[in-house]
Amino acid sequence: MFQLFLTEVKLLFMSGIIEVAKLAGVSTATVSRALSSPEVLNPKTRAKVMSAIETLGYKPNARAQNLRQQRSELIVAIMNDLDSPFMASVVQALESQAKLQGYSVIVGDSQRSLETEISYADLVRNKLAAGIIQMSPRLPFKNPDHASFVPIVSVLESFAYPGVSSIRTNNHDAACTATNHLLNLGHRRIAVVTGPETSKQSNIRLQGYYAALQDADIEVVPEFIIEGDYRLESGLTAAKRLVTMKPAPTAVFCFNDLMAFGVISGAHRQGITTPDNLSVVGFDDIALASIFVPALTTVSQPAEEIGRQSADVLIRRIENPNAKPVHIELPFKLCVRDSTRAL
Amino acid sequence: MFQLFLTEVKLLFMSGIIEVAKLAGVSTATVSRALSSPEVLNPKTRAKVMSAIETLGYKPNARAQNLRQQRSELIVAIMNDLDSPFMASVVQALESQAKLQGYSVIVGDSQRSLETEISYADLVRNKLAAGIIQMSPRLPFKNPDHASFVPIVSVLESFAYPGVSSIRTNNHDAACTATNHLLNLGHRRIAVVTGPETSKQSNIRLQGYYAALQDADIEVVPEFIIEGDYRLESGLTAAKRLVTMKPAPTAVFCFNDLMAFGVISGAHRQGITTPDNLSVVGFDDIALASIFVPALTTVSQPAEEIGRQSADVLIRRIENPNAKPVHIELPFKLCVRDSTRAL
DNA sequence: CCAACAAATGTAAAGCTTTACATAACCATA
DNA sequence: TATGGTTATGTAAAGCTTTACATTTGTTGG
Repeated sequence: MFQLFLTEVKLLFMSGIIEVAKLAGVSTATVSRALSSPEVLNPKTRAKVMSAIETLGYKPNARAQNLRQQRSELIVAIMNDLDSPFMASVVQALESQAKLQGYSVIVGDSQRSLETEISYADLVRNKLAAGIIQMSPRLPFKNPDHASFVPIVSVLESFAYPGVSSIRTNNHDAACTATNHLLNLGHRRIAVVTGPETSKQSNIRLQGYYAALQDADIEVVPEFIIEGDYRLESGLTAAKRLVTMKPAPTAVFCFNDLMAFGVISGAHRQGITTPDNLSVVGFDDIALASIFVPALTTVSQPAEEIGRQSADVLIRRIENPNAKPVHIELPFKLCVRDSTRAL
Repeated sequence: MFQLFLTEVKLLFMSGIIEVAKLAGVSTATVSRALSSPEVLNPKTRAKVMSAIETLGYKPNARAQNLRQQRSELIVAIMNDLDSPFMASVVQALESQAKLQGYSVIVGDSQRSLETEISYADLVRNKLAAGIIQMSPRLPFKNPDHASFVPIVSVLESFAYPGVSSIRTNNHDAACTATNHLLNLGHRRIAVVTGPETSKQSNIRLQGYYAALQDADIEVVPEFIIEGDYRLESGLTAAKRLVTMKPAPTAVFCFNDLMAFGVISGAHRQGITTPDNLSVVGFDDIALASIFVPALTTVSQPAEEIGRQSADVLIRRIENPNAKPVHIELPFKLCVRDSTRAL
């Protein structure tokens, strides 16, 4: 009895289209049609087939389907660091939107290694995946010309390359706005903690910062430009350097919230409190930004929207290979909270 | 010239084993062997083949390989909420370890929907993926008996089911330790903010809490047991209720750090500060825990280790189908910081 | 130089579907 | 009832590899 039961369940994982066809007394083609285009079948046959499928628990072998149909419902999301709240939010939204359209998402956390990014991109060269969401700041190819032959959309970091769609906020203006906020509060010595110098996104934000200072006729102090890497720790390190500067900056604009937390915390340990002695602005507006003490003033980016649109754009391109590349710019918003204060 | 160039690059994405064989003047079998078991080939032929592969940029079609070899290098990670720092860390480690062994990870963020979990589990039923990392608190099957036929390991939430491996910390003891910490500080009115009642993990922690209270001869106040859902907001909500209780608890043990942040922040808004008026203990020890103000006392779980081991155990099971299920318990550690204080 | 054996390569089937095309069944009309 | 036209189903190829087995080539020793 137990044996019987085991066999029964096992069946569910073993039977192919041939067994179904046999059980229903039809050809495999008919079984296939019952699932892919039921409307062409005589209702009676369809019922027979469906019932056979049901009793055998048949699930079409996706690998065989993919091979035959020359398609894949897998997309690869390449990123530097999944363990960053903002990235996780984007990926979550991306995944959820992809799923709506029948696609699954492979996570490609490259830890900043180009090698690894290339190996993930190879998943589409070897036809396992159908396209790439690129969220790290470069093309995942040895030869960039390959990009034109692979559905790929660049998210957040938007490098321009023919055939590559992109989705981002206006980083220049966002940085400008953040800097202006500090200027309007009367700050004159404003430091920044950037992303890695390889990050285009970071460079553009830096340009925005420069532009704002220039408009206000304030000279850039090279010492105030601190290179971070978008991780918490680099905020802490930056804080150590900041507090020793003379004259010290009265405000810091960090290119993401995590580093902003690091700066606040690091400065705090040296007795410099925010916002009393140091105003801090972040970037991203992750969930914790409004909870942190002090609540973080930050540039809000629509993570969910970015994720959703990325999925949509990529899938459109996959399913319609000669779709023109698009470049989408999503709105940002400055959220003023408690980490900034007038001088 | 440009046309020539285009064709050249395009080749890289078009050529199959047959073209390679033709160019090298050998059979497709030999090409296949050049990649899979080079040692059997005559060095000369191998060189010829490799050079042909090189010039054509040939990459074997993974779908055809998978189909023929009846294997897959994809694993599905099913979770409730990727957008939680602890989960993201686990997934990151998992992904990195899987990659070392040639596997890629599909993210299955179910948003707590069983439907969705089942549809992700179907990826292995339809042979696209080879196994499942289950991090949400139930089996992703309509019929739980199916679990025995699918490589699956339960991570964090460890439900017992024949054939299902599990990896977790000792949630009972960890909760006990956390509660004892508060008891030792002199607290007697200790509330908890749990996970969803469906979470086995949460229930076990609750047992640990009960045990600690019982050992200290303290009666459980049902009102003090607040159900959360592991999200920040539920910490905020819990705080609202906590502050209105009379007598109010002097300490709260939250079943994850995110909710702990929520409680601290929510209480703060009502004028109750931590640790002066309320001691708070978290769970997980996410990166932000030590940065938060006040730095959070919390139970540290080895996220990376959990992720790594999950990948290892699952892959071992995939590659050796009659491997016995294992149950791994990883160590936790109470990190005492600034959010708890003696009464 | 041949036999016997080992080493290297080739041939073709198999893995599981889908789908173009061919065939069969059905229905309506003349 | 025969004819023509639909509609429903079946047949077999194709999608791209891998691999068991067959065959060829090469080597060694007598």
